[in-house]
Amino acid sequence: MTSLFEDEITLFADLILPVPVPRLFTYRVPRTMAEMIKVGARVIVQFGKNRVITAVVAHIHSNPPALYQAKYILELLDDEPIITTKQLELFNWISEYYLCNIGEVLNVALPAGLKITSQSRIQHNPEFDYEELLTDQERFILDEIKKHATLSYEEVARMVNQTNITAVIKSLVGKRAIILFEEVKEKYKPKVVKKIRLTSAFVSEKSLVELTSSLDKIPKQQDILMRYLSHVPVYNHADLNQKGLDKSIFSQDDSLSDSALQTLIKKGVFEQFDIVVSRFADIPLGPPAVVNLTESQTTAFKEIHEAFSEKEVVLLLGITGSGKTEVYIELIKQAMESGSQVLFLLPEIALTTQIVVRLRKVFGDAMGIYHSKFSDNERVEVWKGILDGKFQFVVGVRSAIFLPFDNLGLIIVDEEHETSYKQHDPAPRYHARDVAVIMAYMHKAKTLLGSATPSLESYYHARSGRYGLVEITQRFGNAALPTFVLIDTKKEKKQKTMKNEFSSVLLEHLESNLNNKEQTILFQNRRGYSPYMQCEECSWISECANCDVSLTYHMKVAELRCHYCGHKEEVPRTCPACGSPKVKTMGYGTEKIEEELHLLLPAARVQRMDFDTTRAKNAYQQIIQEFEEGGTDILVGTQMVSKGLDFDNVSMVGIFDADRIIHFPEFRASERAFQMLTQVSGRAGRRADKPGKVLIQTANPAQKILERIIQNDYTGMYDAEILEREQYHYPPFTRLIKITVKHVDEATSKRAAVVLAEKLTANLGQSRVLGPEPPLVERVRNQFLFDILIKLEREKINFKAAKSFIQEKVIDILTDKTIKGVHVVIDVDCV
DNA sequence: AGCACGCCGACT
DNA sequence: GTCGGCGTGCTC
Repeated sequence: MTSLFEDEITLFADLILPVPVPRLFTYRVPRTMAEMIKVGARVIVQFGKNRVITAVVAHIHSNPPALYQAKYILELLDDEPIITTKQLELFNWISEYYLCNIGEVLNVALPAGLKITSQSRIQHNPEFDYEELLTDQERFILDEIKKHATLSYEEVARMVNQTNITAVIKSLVGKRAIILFEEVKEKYKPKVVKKIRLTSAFVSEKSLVELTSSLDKIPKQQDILMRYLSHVPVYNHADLNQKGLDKSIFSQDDSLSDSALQTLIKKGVFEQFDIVVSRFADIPLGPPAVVNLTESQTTAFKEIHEAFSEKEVVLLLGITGSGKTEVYIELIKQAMESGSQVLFLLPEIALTTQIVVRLRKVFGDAMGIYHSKFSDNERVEVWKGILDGKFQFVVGVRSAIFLPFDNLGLIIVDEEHETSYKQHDPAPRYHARDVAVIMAYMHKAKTLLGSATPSLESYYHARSGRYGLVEITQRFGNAALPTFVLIDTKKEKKQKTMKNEFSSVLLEHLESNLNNKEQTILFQNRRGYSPYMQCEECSWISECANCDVSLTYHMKVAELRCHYCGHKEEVPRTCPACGSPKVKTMGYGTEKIEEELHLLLPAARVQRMDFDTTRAKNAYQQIIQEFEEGGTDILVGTQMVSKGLDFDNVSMVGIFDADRIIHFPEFRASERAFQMLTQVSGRAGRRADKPGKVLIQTANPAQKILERIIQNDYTGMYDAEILEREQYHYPPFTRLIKITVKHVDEATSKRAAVVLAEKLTANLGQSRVLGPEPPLVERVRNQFLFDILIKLEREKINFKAAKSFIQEKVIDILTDKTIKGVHVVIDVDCV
């Protein structure tokens, strides 16, 4: 609307602030910003008395708030939105569905590099002359501050060599001796490389010849010039000079003098300039890979296409090693050709492996990678790259669903059954697979879920016709499925043929595999050396001081560690309870298996891959690379070894303690066991000429679930499992909401949980509210936990209404004056 | 979440 | 008597 009065309308903006408060905040838009400000742009505002934070514009309007005076927006950070309208819609959906605040969504969505932090700067007050009012310490600090124009808290702390100076600073502010002000700084810094090139005067052949002869008597400078020309043949290709040469080339080589280079720069022969580079240069591009689909892959591709014409979501069930990736690649290409964006989600663990390298070979620089081990600057680069169209295709982990897409055509969720797609802490506790389906719907895009062992939920939807279903039943290159050997550990124990955790059968196979120069993967889903220590005299057990779990013994670092809170202790030489020296390690984890392999098979080169050995940024890749190059004979690991490792020379997989996985006290145990063991088994024998072997150690080889794993009978497992789910009202027939009540005092925690459960039961009915009961680990970080599980039938219950009722009751408990200090976590669709 | 304001124990 | 402990309540 253009009217004569246009400039008299004051604009207001409703902002999303990255704080857990369940509403938007309305600020006043300064006149100067009125033309520029856009929904989705970042602004800086004062929030509360002393905080300055970044916020995102959600709405712009001209309704002044009636109940309070709106503050002014301090600064506008973006000319163009960095959050798309579709994203705002999605963030809203997430906050409503998963019962959290939109600020919490924003908080995990934005890479830290796009958040602005306010930093208090300190300077002295020139008008202050009441030094006699100051204490000695204050005077000392003030003198230090006076020496500089401005300082940060940290700088002052360092100068006076104290860690906590907030109190003194506060007092100095109170006495008006110093002034605080806020400095806002952008965290993201593009990566620049310093480069050197000849100045334009020396590019011509003639001037170069002259230059060379003039440097005859100055060998150091001559060397530099020669080195430059050897990398950049300016004689033949004058235009190459424009791009210059990395300055680092000169500094790497000790024989070249940096000061000589500086002199040449001063003389005007060379000039230095900076270029902004992408941070993804280190993942090799390689020659573009040509993908030829096999017959079964082509069929699958066509079927997926047909299914997409009717269904929004298609489940691709392709057995391990069936070459799903090639099918994905074709689909991605096609979607990109039509101009749409594509998002490919992978579980955290699988992302650093071969699949990314393969995709990059096909899609090159048009592909962005979003991974938690990437630095923040790298994430900002992907974010901005999507906004300005550089990346049409992104491969990423679960948090990649927050990226600023505006035109998605296809989302692929690989290994869709993986539980790592669900975020547990902090809020939003979202499931990336489920969000992907919603997001695709918002973009009018299609979703492809892929897995060899789909989640029961997804397969149920496929069976019921809600999703399309496409199967690939043939392994790539017709590789045979592995043969299975079940090893009865009960029997071997009786016959005393076990060597600690190793059955004689497993050892024999390990040995012969080693002799054949073939590789083995050993799977034990427990890290550390042993899960607990025990005193043989008084049966004392190592326990965490903060949590209700045993402390795991880690041998290499000689520590007892809590896997829940990170608490560490020294290893006791004698029993802390009775003083006996007979403190023994009990049970076994990956570390112990690694150690025993050294003793049992000294010739084998053993590597371990678990949380502890892969913490560093590239450790994971190094272990895998060494394994791939044949430098490792036996790879011992946790779940990490079960995904995405496809190596031809692995002919055997060994699984310890399958029973612990099968009998995990959880309703999904069978499903999980099937998925986990099938995935690990899939690592063996990817060649057509020789089937791999999978050895499973179990105390009960007759278990039905093992038979199904061996037969690769997914539907058998599904049919059995789904009956139980229906009978006992579990997903996919119901949706689950888990409420966890926490309090430092056990009785208070229980009381709060009981009161809450009663309120919930009153409306939802007895059968829908389970508990409260203490979870498997009753105490974590000194808080006592109680779980309430709510089951809501899919077809019968208005999910939205039930959720707001639940939220209401939770707020009742949190504001109950008789129960103070409780924390409550609501987990929608808990897994 | 932060951060400020506000009411009760160990120190110059 | 003060410094400071962290309990509770608000943030446009």
